[in-house]
Amino acid sequence: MKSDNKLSSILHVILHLAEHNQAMTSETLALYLKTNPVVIRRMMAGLRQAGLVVSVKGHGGGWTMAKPLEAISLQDVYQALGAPRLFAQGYRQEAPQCLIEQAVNASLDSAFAAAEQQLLRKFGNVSLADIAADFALRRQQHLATLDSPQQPPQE
Amino acid sequence: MKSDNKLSSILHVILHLAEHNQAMTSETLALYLKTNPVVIRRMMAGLRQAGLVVSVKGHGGGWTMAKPLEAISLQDVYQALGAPRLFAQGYRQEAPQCLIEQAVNASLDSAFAAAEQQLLRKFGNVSLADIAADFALRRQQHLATLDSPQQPPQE
DNA sequence: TTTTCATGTAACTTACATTATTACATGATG
DNA sequence: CATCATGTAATAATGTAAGTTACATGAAAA
Repeated sequence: MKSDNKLSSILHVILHLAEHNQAMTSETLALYLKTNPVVIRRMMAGLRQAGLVVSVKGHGGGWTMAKPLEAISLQDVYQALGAPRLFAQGYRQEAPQCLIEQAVNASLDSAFAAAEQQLLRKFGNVSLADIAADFALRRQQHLATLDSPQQPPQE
Repeated sequence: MKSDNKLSSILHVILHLAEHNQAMTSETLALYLKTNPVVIRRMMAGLRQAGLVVSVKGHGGGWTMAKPLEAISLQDVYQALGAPRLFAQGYRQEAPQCLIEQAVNASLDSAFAAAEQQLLRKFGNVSLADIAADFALRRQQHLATLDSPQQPPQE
């Protein structure tokens, strides 16, 4: 199973964008993911439609955040991406005739549905500002480590 | 994202096996999934190592259950398959240098880890006998529908 | 003891989804 | 009007899982 990295990738990108505080081009943003600008545009298209970011064409154009980070939850970003598949496990047939297969699917369904609910609830409770705050903390710790070289770096 | 159907498939197969009450060949089992016998053997190999099923070579050989359905949980089957990926979303880099990406991954990690815990707990609480019981119920309802044709079939 | 049947696996091929790239249209700025 | 940037369709490249083939191993039947 190859994993889908869109959610993690786009979060990475827009937090850099927010940090930067001015318009950034797809090309610049693509550097963070070591990918092609078109890939950035494709992912950002959903966020633009959802009103999370704004794009401007032409000279001096690029992407900017449309809202403060406090006002954007992981849920918002996830939905803006088009709510990509969360689970890697699926069914061979969606609507099987076989009653055994129906019973199997029903059982798995209930387990996955509950997990999905919990996951989305959690996504709703985390804002981009929370992640940015965690980043700020990590940066502080990182700088502190650099300032006291007599202390061995943590593993 | 293409989904992995191993869990659903193997559950389907071994419930048929349990229902049948005698050894079944990979070839016969493959018919249920409309697939190749080798695919069955590959998936069953894990279950055999985990002691859930037994295989016998040669004439009259094939697969049989090694334990009663009551003694096998979804967890057991999931682990026997090699604990395949549950979530479709992953990270672009596992151990990124970028502190923003670290913060993003940490946030997603905590959400997914909680969901995974819940999912596995639920898997542990469902036995194959539970699914078989659900199947029995469905069969009863199905037969009842056939017996009373004046009643329109449910959608 | 030889043939047949079945599993056990490795190696290879095919199918397919995702990502990456190319190409070109649209629109804004200098 | 040249340049820069997004918007998007079309195509190519890539990677993974599923499917297939081939052959070894072992057990039962003839």
